[in-house]
Amino acid sequence: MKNKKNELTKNQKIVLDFIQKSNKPVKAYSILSNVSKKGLKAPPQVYRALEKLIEVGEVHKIESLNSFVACNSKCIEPNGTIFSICKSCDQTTEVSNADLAKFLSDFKDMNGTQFSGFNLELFGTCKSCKT
Amino acid sequence: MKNKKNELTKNQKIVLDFIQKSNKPVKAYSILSNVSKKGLKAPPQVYRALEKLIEVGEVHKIESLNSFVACNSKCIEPNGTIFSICKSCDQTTEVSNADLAKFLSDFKDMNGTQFSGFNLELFGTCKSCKT
DNA sequence: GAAGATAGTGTTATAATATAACAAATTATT
DNA sequence: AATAATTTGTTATATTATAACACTATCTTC
Ligand SMILES: [Zn+2]
Ligand SMILES: [Zn+2]
Ligand SMILES: [Zn+2]
Ligand SMILES: [Zn+2]
Repeated sequence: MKNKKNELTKNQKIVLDFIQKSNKPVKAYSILSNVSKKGLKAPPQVYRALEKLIEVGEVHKIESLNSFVACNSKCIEPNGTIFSICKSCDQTTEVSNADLAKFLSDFKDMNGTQFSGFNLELFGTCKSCKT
Repeated sequence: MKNKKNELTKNQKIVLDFIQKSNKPVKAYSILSNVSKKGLKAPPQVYRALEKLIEVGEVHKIESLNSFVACNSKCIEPNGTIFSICKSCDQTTEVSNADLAKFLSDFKDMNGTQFSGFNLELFGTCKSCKT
């Protein structure tokens, strides 16, 4: 197996690096055009890197924006994500609220069965869009 | 203004009717091919109808599936949606749980500001996929 | 270290999802 | 009837994502 130490590969590092430096969710084709000078020339290279980064938890997909953000390392629940999204500018932050995360993780359906994961997107207006 | 009584137009009714008869989230192009015999021939006709139906609350978009479902009329919170999605077969049901809906509606960010909307997607395995 | 397994890469092409733009038809208001 | 607003039909295109295949690099184990 490659990457015995579970290290990221070159392309994965390039993509992650760009996402981490962005202050907003970034789209796959924006990533592509911004890292093309580093050698990633075609969509599959970006999407493959994204797939792996999401798998290892370094990146999350914001479904309602078709965009990607770096994990802020405050993922409380391993199988759940919570985001606060500005409806006006798309500014997005990962919400780390233990009570909310626990409430969602513990939530059971009407048959009493627990869910294996969740994604919560909270919509509002960010500080700078309010002023 | 057309539709004084806020009635749905012909195309909107056709699209809604098809979504309501489906037992799973349906994709826009699946809607298109299924209602083409009723006169809707191009994507914009479907997407326009969907836009309106979502606006009036008759339809919700399942973001993680790029698919659409009819509202089960149990939307507890007007600005929030909760879905239970089977990871195996995409079977989706709208969750109506007053406690959960209230918890989410009342949730405030660290500045004490309430959000204006939310969408929660809960992932699990449906009954028939378990057996 | 050769042989095979596994994972990542580069590349081209194409699939799937969604919207822009504009002309024509319809309905509501005046 | 004239006007305005809305909906429709249509063509083209933009955006997002994956299939397929040949190739390379690293690891495993023999
Ligand atoms: Zn995270
Ligand atoms: Zn904002
Ligand atoms: Zn609903
Ligand atoms: Zn299922």
